[in-house]
Amino acid sequence: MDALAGRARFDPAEVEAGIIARWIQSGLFHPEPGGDSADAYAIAIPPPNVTGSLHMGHALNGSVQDVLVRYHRMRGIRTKWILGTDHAGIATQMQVEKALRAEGSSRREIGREAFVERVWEWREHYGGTIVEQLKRLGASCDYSEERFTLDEPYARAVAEVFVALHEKGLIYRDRYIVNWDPGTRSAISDLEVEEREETDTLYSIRYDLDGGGSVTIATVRPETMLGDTAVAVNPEDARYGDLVGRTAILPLIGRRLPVIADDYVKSDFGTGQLKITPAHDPNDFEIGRRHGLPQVSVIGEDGRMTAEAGAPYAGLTVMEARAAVIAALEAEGRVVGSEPYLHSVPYSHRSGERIEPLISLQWFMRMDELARPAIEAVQSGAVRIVPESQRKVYLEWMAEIRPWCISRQLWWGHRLPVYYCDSCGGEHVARLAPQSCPECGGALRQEEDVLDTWFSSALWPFATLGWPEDTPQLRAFYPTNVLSTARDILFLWVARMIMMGIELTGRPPFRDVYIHAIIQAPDGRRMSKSLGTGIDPLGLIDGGPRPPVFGDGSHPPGSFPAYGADALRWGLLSMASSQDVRFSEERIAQGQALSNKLYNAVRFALTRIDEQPEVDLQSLCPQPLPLTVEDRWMLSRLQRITVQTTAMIEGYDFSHAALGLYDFVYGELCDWYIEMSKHRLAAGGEGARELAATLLHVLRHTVALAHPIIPFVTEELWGHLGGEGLLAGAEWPRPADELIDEEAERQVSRVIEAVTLVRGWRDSVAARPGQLVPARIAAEGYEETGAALARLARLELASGNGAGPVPVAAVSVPGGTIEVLSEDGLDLHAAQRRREAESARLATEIERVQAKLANERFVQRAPDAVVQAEREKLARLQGEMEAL
RNA sequence: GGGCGCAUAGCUCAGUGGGAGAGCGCUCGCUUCACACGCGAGAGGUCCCUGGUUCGAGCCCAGGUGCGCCCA
Repeated sequence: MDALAGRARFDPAEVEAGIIARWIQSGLFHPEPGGDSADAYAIAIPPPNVTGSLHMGHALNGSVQDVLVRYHRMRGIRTKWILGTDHAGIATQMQVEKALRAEGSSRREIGREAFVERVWEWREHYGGTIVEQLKRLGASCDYSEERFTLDEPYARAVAEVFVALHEKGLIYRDRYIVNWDPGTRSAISDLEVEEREETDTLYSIRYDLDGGGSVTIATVRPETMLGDTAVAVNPEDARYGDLVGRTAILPLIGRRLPVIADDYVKSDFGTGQLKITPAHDPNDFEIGRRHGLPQVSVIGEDGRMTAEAGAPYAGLTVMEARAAVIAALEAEGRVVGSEPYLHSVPYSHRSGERIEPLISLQWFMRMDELARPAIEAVQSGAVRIVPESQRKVYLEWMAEIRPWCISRQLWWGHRLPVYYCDSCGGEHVARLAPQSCPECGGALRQEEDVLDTWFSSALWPFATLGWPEDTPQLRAFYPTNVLSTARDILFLWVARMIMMGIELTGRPPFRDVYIHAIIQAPDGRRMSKSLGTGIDPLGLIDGGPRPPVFGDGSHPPGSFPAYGADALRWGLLSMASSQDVRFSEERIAQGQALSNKLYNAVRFALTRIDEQPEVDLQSLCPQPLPLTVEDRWMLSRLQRITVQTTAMIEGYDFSHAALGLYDFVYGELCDWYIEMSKHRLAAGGEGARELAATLLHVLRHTVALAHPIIPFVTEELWGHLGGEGLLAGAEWPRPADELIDEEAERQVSRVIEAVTLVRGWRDSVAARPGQLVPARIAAEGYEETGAALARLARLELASGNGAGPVPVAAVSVPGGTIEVLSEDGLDLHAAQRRREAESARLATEIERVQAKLANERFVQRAPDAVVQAEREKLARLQGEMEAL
């Protein structure tokens, strides 16, 4: 109590660290594995990059998951939030390479072994920040068991999966066209490619035909013509039917190119005659395979032209070669046209460089067989995707899934468990590295490539629990209940987890997939460090730099105030309702206001109760005592908000859960219940004692309901309210049907309306705020609430009925009027304008309702209840008009 | 090229067939014995446009415009 007495504001900075420590120390976040997963609740966190730091997406997703986890823990369910980090192959390797460059070195200079060593050191140094940041957010992860996708047990799971899928024939090696990223010098998967609209020059080039005539092809990549092995037209294209089977001569090179027919060729693009470069265009590659065309690779993995491109071009960069090829063609008079052309160009999501499609020897995973049961799982509802709209996105992508290039020419990651024998040329895939070639005894060398990071991430929900061993953890927590993430990794990660989970464990890895909203910068762009549109969530908790886009108009931009973790959580959750939403600092401020409001409500209750000589706080038993109408109303509303909040959380509607609590705390608990019942505390005695019991009950219940969303302030207040143990481990409030009281709800909502109307009237007659206005209630339905009406509207009620002074004014309220008995200190004249406005409004309303009721078709066809309601409304409005 | 979503107050957003809402901002008032991160009262809207369904449309349907995202 004393701790609260002097402090008018809740100060998150003062209590957050201590509360986190108590939570973690309590062991509440670490459930002992036991029993069956059907009785448990588990969420596997999307593992953040080990060297990353918390961004707004993590903060939102962390808040979402923590609401779910805290709620279920309070329901008494054995609850585990599986924590860990991802080695994030390319991202991490690029960070370390950047550091090496700054030192004037490179990974190639120091060699693979030293480089990998260096990355581990980097991880030791910079890793783990994000886990500490999650603690600051209040995330109730199981910090005692942190996983890492490159840890030894995890690596065993990865090798096991590779070998198993290889044995099934799903993993294979192939020379295939891949997305080559010259920036990382590695192949990347289709999903890591980002298409960007760009304007290039579309050249039209004339190829002569053997035996006379010519074809004209259109291309934005003339340098690739050096690798052409055919010319194609659409088989339906009447113009060119006679060309098929003839031979074109490749300019500059002289190679003879068959003219073929293929459906892929669009007759209305360019001339309808297409050059085919199987080695450098994914579509041409497919056409080449269909027609058995040779593949001529003219661009190498270094992004330069190869020897096969021919002497003048070998060694040139792609752009140099383009200029040289065009110059040579122009010299021959073969460029018959050029025009600007807008098209989409593939870029590497990783390095930002332009993708160079080329043929490379890589490892692939065939996905169609794995996709089938994963599609079925979602179709049957075994896996639910929320919101529903994302379900279709998933199903459509899965239906057209393509092989996944899983090898990466990187050094940081899981090296493929493939061993080559140089003596006999054998290839061995094994869980444990063989000492020598099982066939000839020769020396073995392990595949240099590592696996795509997402390969190991795909195993996350079960590999973190000890799979492939049959561990107690696995039995206790797998399958997990929910996977929460943003939609940008639905394919990259979620779909692959579902496929791998079903394939390897026989069960989908989670029951629900919750796809949360993406929070954009205030200007509508995505939040990103590189765009300058990102903010550090901790800067909102502790106070931190405010980027210009988040400016409050001041120059220079200045900083964010320290809002505290609860404010951040409430704000983010309240924002994230529709698909994309712009960050609004006001919502964070609103969350802070809510925390403070709750804090002060509790502070008020406790300090007032403590002042009562008759009331001993320690022995007081908080319980619902529905004595007065406002008690009954409050307790009834409390049941409703309980049902509502529970349903919102269960339905993943966090925004409405957060906003609903705000409305309850401000609009019902503080503005009305506390205001209506204050005087009973001041009066003391038995009434004060009874009220105290109810008020404390209501506060405890409210604080518990709000805990999953704003855990810090509620945990702090729980202690002051005499709650047993930690609120994080307390029981989730249950609604009590017997406390629902619709009559009390009607009465109190009526008095609320009346108080508001009288206050508005007071304002219009310039009554001083504190002035008691003599009045009489000439309205029905205020038998139990009249005293409250008088107190809150500052009226001095005349005793007796009918007799007494003649009213000087009447304020229309539900059920009648409030008659004002004295004009002392009131400017009744000033109320004239208000009356006129009100009268005009009523007249319009009455007219509309009358017109409606005069409409025969309305009276005939609308439901009786609606018609009846309109009639009652008309009567009410006319009554109000008369009162004026 | 295909698909999905959005358009409501100055700003950020609720509102899925029956009297247009919240927070912030704005105006006016308030040392009302919890809270100025507060309290009270106000001003502010062609619910993007056109057409349709319906007794009745912000809400349902069609078309259009603008913006965003995903896939190819």
